[in-house]
Amino acid sequence: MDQDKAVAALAALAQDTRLSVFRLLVKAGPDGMIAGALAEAMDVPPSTMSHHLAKLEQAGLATSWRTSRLIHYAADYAGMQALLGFLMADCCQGDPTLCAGLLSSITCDAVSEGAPA
Amino acid sequence: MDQDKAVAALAALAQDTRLSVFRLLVKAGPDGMIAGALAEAMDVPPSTMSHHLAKLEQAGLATSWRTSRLIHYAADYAGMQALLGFLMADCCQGDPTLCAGLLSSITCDAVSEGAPA
DNA sequence: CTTATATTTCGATATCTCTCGAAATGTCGT
DNA sequence: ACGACATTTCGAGAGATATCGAAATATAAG
Repeated sequence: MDQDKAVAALAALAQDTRLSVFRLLVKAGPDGMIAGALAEAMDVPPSTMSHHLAKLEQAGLATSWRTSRLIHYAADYAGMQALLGFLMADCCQGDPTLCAGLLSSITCDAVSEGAPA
Repeated sequence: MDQDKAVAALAALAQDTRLSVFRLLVKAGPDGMIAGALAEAMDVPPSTMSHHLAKLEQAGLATSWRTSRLIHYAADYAGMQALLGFLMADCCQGDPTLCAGLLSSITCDAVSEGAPA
């Protein structure tokens, strides 16, 4: 993950519909969701959703595959992991205590009971 | 951190100059850096840098304060923490093993020896 | 092979973003 | 108060992004 890819990934998430789609895909898990169902869930035309899904996929945050006429999209956990790793890579080089504070606040247990403010 | 604020924070980071500035500020630590020094480091005019810094600050990712004629900018760790928490809040509600994989890969030790691909 | 369904690609428009010079604001030294 | 320095605000132009209907592509069913 270099800076250019990080900017692309961040730009892909920096849009209301796409961020909602990505969060939906993360919740949906590895089976993903059908393109048409995503368009309906977000209440946008299929062509608009297609555009957004292409951007997420180009950014490495989603993958797609076809089963007959339907196209599935799923969150790409590796891509998300690479982005988060990139964003957090710097703080540790400075003062590790700052980084430790960041990490301890986002454990699974913590966020599953309510996201931090 | 609601979705609107997350989109704003992601948009603030989804730009080459601003992402570089933010990473520089994270490295710089709590003392931050002077606005002029950031403009020089990024090789952009002061007015352009001011625009970028305002966007980072509005997004809750940087704070500023004045000492005499100089204006300091520092990374806002709480804002970054809130953003990361928001991004990771969903995966735990689904399959916790996916979230665990994400978290384990971004410990301080891991990234300090080289960021994940 | 024709029709229906699911999705993408194309093209055009509206809107937002980035950039930077010029002017305004705030601060200090004299 | 004046001049110099640091930064922001303003205003305008260029470029990127979002949106959506219409047309094109791909797959399946009859």
